[in-house]
Amino acid sequence: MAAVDLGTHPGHLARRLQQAHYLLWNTMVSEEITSPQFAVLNTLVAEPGLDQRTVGERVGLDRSTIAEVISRLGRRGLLDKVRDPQDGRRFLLRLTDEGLRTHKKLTVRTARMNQVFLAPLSAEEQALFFDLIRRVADAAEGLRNPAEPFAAQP
Amino acid sequence: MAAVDLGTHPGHLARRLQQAHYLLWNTMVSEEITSPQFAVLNTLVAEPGLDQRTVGERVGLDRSTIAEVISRLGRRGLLDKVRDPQDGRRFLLRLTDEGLRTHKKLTVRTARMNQVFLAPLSAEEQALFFDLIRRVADAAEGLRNPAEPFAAQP
DNA sequence: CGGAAATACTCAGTGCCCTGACTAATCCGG
DNA sequence: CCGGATTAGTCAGGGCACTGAGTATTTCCG
Repeated sequence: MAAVDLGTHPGHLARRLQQAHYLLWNTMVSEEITSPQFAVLNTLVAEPGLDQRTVGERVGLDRSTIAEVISRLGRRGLLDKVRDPQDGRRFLLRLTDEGLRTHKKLTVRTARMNQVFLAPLSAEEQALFFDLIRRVADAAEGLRNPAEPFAAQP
Repeated sequence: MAAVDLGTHPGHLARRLQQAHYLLWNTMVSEEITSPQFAVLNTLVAEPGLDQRTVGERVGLDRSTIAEVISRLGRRGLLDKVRDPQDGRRFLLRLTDEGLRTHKKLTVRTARMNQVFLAPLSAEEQALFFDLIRRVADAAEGLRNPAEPFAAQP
């Protein structure tokens, strides 16, 4: 009987939180466009013409996953993908009119959903919630990316 | 330019948190056994002989996902699956010796990993972290499961 | 200039996660 | 006791997420 209480495991809670969000998104925002897809649209609204890798960096997805997400958005006609004439390795990404319209529509619904999702917390608690999660996530991401200290001495 | 700050979107943060955890788990705990798989092992240590659906309920996975996870654990020889003689619909699950050993080994490593993961937070902040996430996740899960109030009046 | 190293992307493979449609077994009311 | 509702599990299908290996292009250095 060496069982552990999963309620004290941050990873387990993180997964449950994400799943709960997934469900709510599905009912309150969209069954077509997922949350990661929205994140990509949003990034391209802010910075049109980014390449695939950079978009992945912005939203926190690796090269393979971002490729799949972008390919799905392309199939739906929400963005265009063209070779960078300056650098033949890159694809430059830009939203279509339909992509812009979709982003605008979902922005409204997403805001509503976030309110419902965070409703159990007071305003101060919500701020704390963001702060704590962000700090843990940032630190863990930093563990993988050596973050190039001071200046590498060769 | 109606782009939104994803840092204020709980769903986005939840996803990043979970991914950060996934990475850390992979390096500090196991490349073979995943966090959801460990959750299943842990549940069966506490309550041997549960059926598939109940295990899924305990760890927060739907019928399809839990079936896959259990099938993988079975292939690795960590658990046994037998028909309930009392109810031919159910499969009863029980860890093998190898499963018990694996759970024990991973329990130690998981505790270490959780310390590293939560290191950026003070003890009080960690308690808050758990409390806030749990409340949001519970509330969101409650939105889907009507939770049968008082007593259904027929 | 020319070849090694770095960079952007693709592809195959594994695992998690959900829905909706299906099968098999049990339960329950008439 | 029997037929309809409920319940446990499977299967097909779509999407997210990572690693490791491979291709094409550019960059950097001798």
